[in-house]
Amino acid sequence: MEVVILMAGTQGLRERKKAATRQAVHDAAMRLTIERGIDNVTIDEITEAAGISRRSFSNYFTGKEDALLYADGQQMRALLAAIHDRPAGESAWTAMRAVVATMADRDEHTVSEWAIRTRLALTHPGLLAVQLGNHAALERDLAAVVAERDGVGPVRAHVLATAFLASVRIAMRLWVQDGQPGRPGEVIERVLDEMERPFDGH
Amino acid sequence: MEVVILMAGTQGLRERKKAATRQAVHDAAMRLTIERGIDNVTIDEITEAAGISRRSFSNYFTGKEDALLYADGQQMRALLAAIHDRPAGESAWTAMRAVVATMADRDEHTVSEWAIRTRLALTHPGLLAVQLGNHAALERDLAAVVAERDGVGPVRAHVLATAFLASVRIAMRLWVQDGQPGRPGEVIERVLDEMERPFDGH
DNA sequence: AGGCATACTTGCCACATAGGCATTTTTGCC
DNA sequence: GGCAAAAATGCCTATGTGGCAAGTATGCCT
Repeated sequence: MEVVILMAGTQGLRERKKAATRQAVHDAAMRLTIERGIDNVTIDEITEAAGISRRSFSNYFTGKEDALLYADGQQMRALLAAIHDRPAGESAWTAMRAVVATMADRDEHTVSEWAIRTRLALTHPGLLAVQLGNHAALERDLAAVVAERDGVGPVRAHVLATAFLASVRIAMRLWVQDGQPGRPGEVIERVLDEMERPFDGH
Repeated sequence: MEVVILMAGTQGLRERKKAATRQAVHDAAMRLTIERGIDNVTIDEITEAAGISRRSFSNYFTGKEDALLYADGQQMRALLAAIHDRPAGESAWTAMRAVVATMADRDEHTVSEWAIRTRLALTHPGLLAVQLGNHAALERDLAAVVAERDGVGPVRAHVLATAFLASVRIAMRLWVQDGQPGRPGEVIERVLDEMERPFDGH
């Protein structure tokens, strides 16, 4: 394999290389998909661009969709960790709101790729399905964090986690549908406000 | 094709036959999946059991998952129609609650197959993904119904539709995870109550 | 440094799936 | 019965999925 920049970290070389390969495959998938559209990209082309064998692709991802949504998972896991690390006094809902507000407007590149993935999911049902499946898995973890923080049961925790994640999804969809006006964090907060209002308007 | 019972309805023979074939394929897929597990069933086997050609399967469904979740879509569309037909005075949230409460405890067979599909989705990520994708599509329609009824904007409508559908999903998951104790409608109502409580416990 | 165990990569392979296209069959209607 | 539209089927190619075994890199120990 080509020499790549490997950030020295807490892990050994093997782990770092795996992470780098994963990222490289994801990047290749994103680039090719942006260039030609998702349906005009084969796994073979992605692996060629990323410099690994066709067979190895299957060791990293189960399909194109997974590869494209890799960054999504990374982002979500970062969100989770940030929520976990909020001051202990805060309620889960406050913690989640606080994190997403600051996080959604991070660096330009992350946000723009996020927008691209959201737009892709909007027109490609298969990609949306995989993304929602991933989010369902993450919901468990978020619910666990919520349960621990608020000291509530699993049902309440899942409801909170679901309401929060669904709000973020709705907000991102709106944001890209309207042509990404302003900061995405703004839209997320607006949707979260909407979610907090009583559902039954009498 | 074998002679099948075709309910006389508002449509012509052609439409009824298509519907019957769809149902037959779905039934075959369910039966075989229950017998052997989803991974040990091929499309070829489903088509053979349903009495159609392999090629025709693709004219009806895009894959095994779609075929299995056909009844899910039917059920959801019935839910939508029932919500639409509620008295005009009711708020959307009240209408949705009213419909789901009566509908979830309908006939034994429908509920039991619903449980089976939910359990399948619980262990088979691919099926869950397709289901969530379908629900996302249905969310648009539900949001439209909500918007019309409550006279609210698209954002509010989507929030309400999402909160409702997510509650139903959470409830069904809980219900099957706990071994289907009592009526599913009970669990749904409990989760909806939970969803109505303020998210931020101060 | 050398050597061993483990984990990762790859090639080969058989099988399942997706869907275009042309042909045949069925249906709706006169 | 006869005709046009719609649906079903067969054929075919491209693509995806994942088991298995052989080769290669890495981590670790001495």
